[in-house]
Amino acid sequence: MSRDTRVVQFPLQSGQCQSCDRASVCLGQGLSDTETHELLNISAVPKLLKRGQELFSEGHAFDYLYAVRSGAFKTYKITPEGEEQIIDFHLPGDLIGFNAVARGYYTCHAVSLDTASVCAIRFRDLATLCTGSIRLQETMLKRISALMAREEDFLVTIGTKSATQRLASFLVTLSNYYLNRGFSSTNFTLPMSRTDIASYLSLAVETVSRTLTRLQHDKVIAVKRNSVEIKNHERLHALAGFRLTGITPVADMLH
Amino acid sequence: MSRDTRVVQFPLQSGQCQSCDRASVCLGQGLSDTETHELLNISAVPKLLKRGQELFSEGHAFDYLYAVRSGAFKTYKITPEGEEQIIDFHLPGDLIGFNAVARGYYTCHAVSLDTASVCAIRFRDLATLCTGSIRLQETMLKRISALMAREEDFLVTIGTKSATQRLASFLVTLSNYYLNRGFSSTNFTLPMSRTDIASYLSLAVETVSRTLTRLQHDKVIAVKRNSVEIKNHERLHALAGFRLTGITPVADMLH
DNA sequence: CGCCTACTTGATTGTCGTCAAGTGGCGTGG
DNA sequence: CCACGCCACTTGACGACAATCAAGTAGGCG
Repeated sequence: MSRDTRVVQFPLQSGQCQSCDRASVCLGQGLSDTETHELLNISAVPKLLKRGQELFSEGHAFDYLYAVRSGAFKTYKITPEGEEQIIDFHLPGDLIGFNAVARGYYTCHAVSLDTASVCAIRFRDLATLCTGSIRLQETMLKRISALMAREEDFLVTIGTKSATQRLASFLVTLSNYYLNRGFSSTNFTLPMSRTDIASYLSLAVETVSRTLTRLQHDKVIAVKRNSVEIKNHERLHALAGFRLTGITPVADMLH
Repeated sequence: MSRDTRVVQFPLQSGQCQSCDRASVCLGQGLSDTETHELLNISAVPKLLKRGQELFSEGHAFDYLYAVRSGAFKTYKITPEGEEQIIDFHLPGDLIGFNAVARGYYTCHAVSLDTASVCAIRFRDLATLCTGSIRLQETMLKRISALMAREEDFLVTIGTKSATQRLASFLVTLSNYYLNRGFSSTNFTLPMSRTDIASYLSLAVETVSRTLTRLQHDKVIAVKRNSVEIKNHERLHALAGFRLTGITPVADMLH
C-alpha cells in the first residue's frame, strides 16, 4: 500500500482501496488481511464529483455509504421556508450516510464543496461483511457512535455559545482536523462559503462576516477570502471555550 | 448492583424481559426464538432509580447500555461554566448510552426525572450476540442511526426556529411519542422541569415560562404545573412548523 | 408554619438578525 | 481586452427577540 500523501489516487477503479491514503481512517483499522481484502472488494466503487454536484439528496433510497477521499462536502436539510440548514461538513476520511440506515432513505442532501472523490460502499454488502467480522462490526458501531458524540458536543456549542465563541470553536475544530491529518493547523482553507458557515453555526451571514473581521482586527486570525491563518492559537482556543468537537486530543483529555 | 427490596410492581429478575411491556420496542423486533432467548439472558439486569438519581456520569467507563422501562431520564453535559446543557430526554422504550461506544466512556450524565426503572445491558455481551445475528446487528445500527437522524432534525429546530416554535415543536414531539405508545396525545405530563426544557431548547427559563403562558392564553394548550393539555392541535402543529420572524401571521395569531 | 425550590411576571438591556448599500473578484460576452 | 453583471462577501444603521436582572407567587416538604 502506497503511503504517498500526494493526490495521486486517480484513476479510480474498482478494488483500488490500496492506493487510497485514507484507507486507515476509513473502516479498515485492526482488521485481518482477509477481512481487509473483502472490505476492499466491496468498498472501492469510486465516484468523482465537481464542485456543487450532488452526492445524494433527501428522501432518496439509501443504498450507499460514502467515504470521502478528497475534497469536501456539506450535508443539509431544506426547511419549510425553503432554506438550507447545514447539518455538517465532511472532509477526507469521513463517512457520509449513516443517518439514512434507520429510515431507509437519506435524511439530508449531500453536495460537494469543490472537486471531490468518494468511495461508494454498498451498505448491504458492508452489513453482510460485518456478520463475519466482530472487529468490523465494532468499527462500524464506533464510527456512528463517534458521529453522535460529535453531534452532541456541537449541540452544546450551538446551545450555549455566543457568535464569537461559535466561530472560534469552528476554526479550532477545523484546525484540529488538519493537524490530525498531518496538514498545517495554522494555515488552511475554508472549503465552504460564509453562508454555509452561517447556516451551520445558526448565525446570519453578516454576523459571520463581522465576527471574522473582528477576529482579524484583534490579530487572532488572518482571513483572506477562503484562506485562514491562525495567528494566536491560545486566544482562539480561549475564545472557543475549550470543550470542543471532533477527534481532538483535547476531547480525549477527558475533563 | 444490589437488588432493591422495594421492587413490587415489577418482578425484576434476570431473564424477565417477558414481563416487560417494552420488549417490542427494545431490541427484539423480528428475532428468532433462540435469538430472543439469548437477548433476554443478557439484557434483563434491572435497575430501579429514584427521582434525581444518577444512572451514569460523564467520563465514567462505559459498560452498559440502558433501556428505559418506566419513568424518564435526562442526559446532559456540563459546560465549562459549570452549567447543565440538556442533550436529550429519554422515555420508556428508549436506549441510553450509544454515544459512549466510540470513546469508551460516557459522554454525558444521565439522571432520572422521577422514579424510573431500566434494563442494564452489558454492551460487550450485546456486541457478541450481534455477531451471531444479522437481524440484531441491523437493529442495533438502525437504533443508533435513528438517534442520529433525530438529533439532526432537532438541530434544524434549534438552528432556525423562534422560541414559540421550539416550544410548539417540543410539545408536538412529546404528543407524538405518547400517541405512538398508546397513551393520550392530548393530555400528558411533562416529566422534566422548566429549567430542563429551557436548556434543551436553548432558551432562558423565563422565556419558556412566558411562552407557555402565552400559548395557554391563546387557547392552544392548557398548562398546570407539569400537566399539559393540547387544546388546539392544528394551531400547535402550525406553530411548530413554520418560522416567520419578520412579517408574522403567526405572531398575530398569538395576540 | 416557614423555608426552599420551581415557576411566573415585569422592566430593561444587549446581542444578533434584518435591511440596505457598497466593494471586490470572476466569468462571460462583446 | 475591457465592460458588464453576477455573486460572495463586507460594512453600516436600526430594530426585535430573547437574555438578563429583579420581584413576586405558589407548591412541596421538613
